Amino acid sequence: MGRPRIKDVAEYAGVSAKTVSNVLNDYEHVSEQTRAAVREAIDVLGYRVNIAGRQLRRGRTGMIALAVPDLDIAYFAELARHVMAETERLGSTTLLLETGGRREKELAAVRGFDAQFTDGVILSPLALLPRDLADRDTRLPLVLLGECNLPGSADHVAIDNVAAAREATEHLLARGRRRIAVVGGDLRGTLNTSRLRTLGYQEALSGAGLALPDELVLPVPEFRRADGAAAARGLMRLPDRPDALLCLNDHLALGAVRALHEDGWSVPEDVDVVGFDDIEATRFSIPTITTVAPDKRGIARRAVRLLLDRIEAGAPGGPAVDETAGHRLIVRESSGA
Amino acid sequence: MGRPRIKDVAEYAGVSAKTVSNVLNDYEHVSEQTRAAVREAIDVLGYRVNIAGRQLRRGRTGMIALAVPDLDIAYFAELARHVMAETERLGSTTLLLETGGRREKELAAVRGFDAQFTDGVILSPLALLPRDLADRDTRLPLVLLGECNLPGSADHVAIDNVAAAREATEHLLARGRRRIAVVGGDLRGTLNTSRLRTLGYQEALSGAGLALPDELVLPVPEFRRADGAAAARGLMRLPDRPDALLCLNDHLALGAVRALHEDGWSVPEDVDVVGFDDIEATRFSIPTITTVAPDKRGIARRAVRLLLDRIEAGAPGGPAVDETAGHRLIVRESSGA
DNA sequence: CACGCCATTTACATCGATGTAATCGTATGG
DNA sequence: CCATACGATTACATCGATGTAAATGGCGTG
Repeated sequence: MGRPRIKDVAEYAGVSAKTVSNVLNDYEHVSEQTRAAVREAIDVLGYRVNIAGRQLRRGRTGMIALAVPDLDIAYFAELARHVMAETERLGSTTLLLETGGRREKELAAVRGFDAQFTDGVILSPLALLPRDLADRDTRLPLVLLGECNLPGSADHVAIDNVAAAREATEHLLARGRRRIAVVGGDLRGTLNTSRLRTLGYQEALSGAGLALPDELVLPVPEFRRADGAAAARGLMRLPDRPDALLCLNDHLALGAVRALHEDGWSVPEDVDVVGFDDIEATRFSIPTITTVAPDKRGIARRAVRLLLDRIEAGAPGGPAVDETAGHRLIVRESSGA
Repeated sequence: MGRPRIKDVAEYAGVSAKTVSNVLNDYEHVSEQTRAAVREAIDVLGYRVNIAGRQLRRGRTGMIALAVPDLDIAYFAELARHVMAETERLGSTTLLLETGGRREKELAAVRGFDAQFTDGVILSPLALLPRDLADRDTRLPLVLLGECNLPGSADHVAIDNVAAAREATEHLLARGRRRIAVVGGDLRGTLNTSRLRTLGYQEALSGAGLALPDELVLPVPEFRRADGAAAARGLMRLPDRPDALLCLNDHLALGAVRALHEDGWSVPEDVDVVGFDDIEATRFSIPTITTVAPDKRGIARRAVRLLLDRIEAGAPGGPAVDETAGHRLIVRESSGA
């Protein structure tokens, strides 16, 4: 025989299906006696609600989706764990998905994955364009992480990327570095994370009265170790080589450090290296890596709260909200004593 | 107005709801003409099937769950990506969940997470006990990864852990190492991964006519970098210190390497270090880490296939299957020239 | 021309849970 | 003693998609 249905429980307990439903949903007007009988029946039969039936009737799944570019990037894995912890605490379930940073996948996320599996979506976009958000269906609540987006198009949580990059750059300047390269930087693009951090870097240089060396701002295809390694190699071969690498995530920094090591440069004697994200690996690498630590838990908390509030509210709701989470620079061996 | 339903599409296309359903499900006896009209209507209205309705009717969700201990452990993140790629290729969706290695969570996974969100579960258990599987509901297909389990209780995919550890140990022996420690080893427990790998290690030592130095087999609380670091420190302070560390995953190895570095030991001159899993970090660390590379894609493929086959078959099906995926030792700087 | 075959299409019931509104029974107040 | 209120419970319709079985209609064959 299949799983017991609500009707089976009702029969066993000698009540109606609706009464069982009432017990399940903690409806207040149920006598202690029937409540006990129903509970007993549920136990005996091993009954569990069928989510499909409930969702069909209620129109909600109790699940939210979290879509990140790549779980191999430790930052996203760590962030995901915080989001999952938070949603679980609030009684929801998280459906975790990878987009690979591809626009088509991110669009699918914005649209609810071709199916209403989820009540809402938290997306960490890479390739999404502003116009992709313009015509989205606002009935599906959406919270964006990290990337800057069109104001008013969707709720958004991020750290102050400009300030963070400025602080990191100022730290390098304070150590006497003058040729600071940006690995993963972006001079022109839209106001995405790379661009914002590059802006912070530029602010710091301007503040110190230094010229902006465009040739030291180097985009990368992905934000993985191999890309950091390749970038570092290229930069160190410049006629006027850099004396510091501001890497826009920790994987780039770790790859850069490795490449520098292979080519005989020593960190931090010859070159300083700084990363972003404070992933666990930066605390155990040789050398340990100076990095900007975003308040991951804070980001997760805010994102989940924003999303669940929107879902709770039901209707398309008010204007989009922008929230800023904290960050701090953690100085380690790669730019320390 | 809410989302369009199948009925709206039917109306717009001038056909019955069932015909729309037939088009959606590629039923063969639909004329090209109506098919086109329905497709048009779907496009115009922006219709998407409601999963809840479909699932309620079909009894399947098209989702499987993958439950791993910890996404921070890169091995699991990499494995998860392979599983997700594979299920997507086969038209399913993966619900990714963390258990934290806690038994209660793993039990919840075995039981389908208190809700039939999923058609089946792939679980990488740590704390699960044999008896937890004995009385499980075999209507929910389950595939176990990695850990050894009671024969006949559930399908199972793993590498040959004994052989893998033997080969890694033999590699160290061939390099002249004689005091080989096992970080994360287990001398007595059930036949879990730690125990199996320790067995392989013991086989290699016996094969070389060496005694089994129990004091060199060191369990760890978790398999993270910090645990590897602590273990390495402890081992190097033994009166008769080890000359090689066989770490049962790469994170332990990376942590050990860092601790050795801090304490002034050099790898591989003073001590060899070997890990398991071949996570990306081992290819970029300083030094790079020798490791046993499991065929992650193979594991993912087999697990997904086994699971989908069971789901397809419907009934509780035949006896449990055990499959073995490949592995190979990749020698890098931490135990190389 | 009648018949049967087959491709195509449809009406209807159904999956399981829950919202709505109605019913039943008892306590309370006038 | 009746009217009213209210707590507890229930019958029924409904959410959206699809399986079943039957209807429809065109076509070839005897």
